[in-house]
Amino acid sequence: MSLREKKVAEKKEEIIRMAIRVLSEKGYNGITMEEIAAKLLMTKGTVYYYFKDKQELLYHSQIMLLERSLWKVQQIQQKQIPIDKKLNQSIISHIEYILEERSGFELMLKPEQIFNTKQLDVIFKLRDTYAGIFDQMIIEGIDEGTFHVTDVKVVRNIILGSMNWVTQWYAENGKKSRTEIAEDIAIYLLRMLSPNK
Amino acid sequence: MSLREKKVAEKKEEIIRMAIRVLSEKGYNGITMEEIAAKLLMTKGTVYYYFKDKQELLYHSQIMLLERSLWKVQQIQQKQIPIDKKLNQSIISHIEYILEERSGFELMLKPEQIFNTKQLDVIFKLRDTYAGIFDQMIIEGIDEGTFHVTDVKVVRNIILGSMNWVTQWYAENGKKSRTEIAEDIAIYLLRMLSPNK
DNA sequence: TAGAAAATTAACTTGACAGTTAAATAAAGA
DNA sequence: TCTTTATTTAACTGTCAAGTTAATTTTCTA
Repeated sequence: MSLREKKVAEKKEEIIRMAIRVLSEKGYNGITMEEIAAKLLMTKGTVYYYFKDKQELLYHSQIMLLERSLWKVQQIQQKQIPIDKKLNQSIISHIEYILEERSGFELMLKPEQIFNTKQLDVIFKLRDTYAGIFDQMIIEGIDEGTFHVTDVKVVRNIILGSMNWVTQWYAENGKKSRTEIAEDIAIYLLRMLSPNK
Repeated sequence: MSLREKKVAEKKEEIIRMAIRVLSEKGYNGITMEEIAAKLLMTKGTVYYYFKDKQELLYHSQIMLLERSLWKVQQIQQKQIPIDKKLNQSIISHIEYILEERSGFELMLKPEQIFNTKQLDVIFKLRDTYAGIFDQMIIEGIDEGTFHVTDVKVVRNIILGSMNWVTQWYAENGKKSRTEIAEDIAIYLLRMLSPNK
């Protein structure tokens, strides 16, 4: 990659990061290309120089969010620790991340209403991979007798749902820190998997 | 209420119902006053004759959705059946309802970005009442020794989150019916509350 | 350092949709 | 039936933000 290409890539990333930030503040119905540009001290035109249209920019934002969370959970999966610890850490990591990015994840809710088929393909593939890691952990736990569960998919979706819902009720200035809440949730979710604990 | 007032109330309700329907199809970023009107074979002007603005119409849609679900769960609460059965039925009822209305519930996600303070007051009060009923059930279960849980709020939010997430993954043409999925989820959620079952 | 290529800008067009209004139509009562 | 009031409509206006473009500035390189 040439120096020029690197510079372009950097600029693109800078814009994507800002898009994510604005998204997390204003949500999908608040974000405008003009605002993203203004916050980067550039004009809309520049943003359009790097991204074909708004859809494409949001698409890349979405991908970055997904890839980051995927990376985190993959790191945990590779550790040499008991399976319930792995799942516990994954849950905590996910909740902390989602509270960080807040409504950046809004796009996850109705991607069909925003992205085109090709983009959706990639997004769903990433999602599946992410879900798959949770499935693997659950299955591993079942196989070694730690978890007692029959319907992996249902259980995994209960876990994902309760984690993603946290943005709806967690009060940033409440008694408990993000991590504390995350730990509490993890306890109950793991309990669902190991009923005799 | 005079005949005339009744007619107005009826028309308003008709519009609200259609708004909910369009909402459930297109979501918040798809719904237009024009489309709602067109589907009712009227013009936008008529809709504006009954509702001050879009915000107010969506507000009433939201209220109707919330009140309906509240009513359902209150019916269940009044039954003379064991507490775990009550919670089980509430979970199933909620999931079935949410799969029916789909993205009508999108407005629940970021109401701050849509409604004004006064409207939010009412919405949050309804939400709290709804959550409160689940809390009551959980507490009742704890008191009589059926459930073993310390943090009611966290557990209740895990339940709400996993239920509300169902729209994200349930395939309408999949193997299991809505009710079957709802029942499966209820089993695991109840398990979380009664670890020795 | 001159000239070409890349990056940025300001000023524009366009389209969509919320909301308004004055006029037309329908309904109801006297 | 006539008149008044309620309802509906078509044709507007206004605004906001997406996306475009031609001209300008910056950066690179021969």
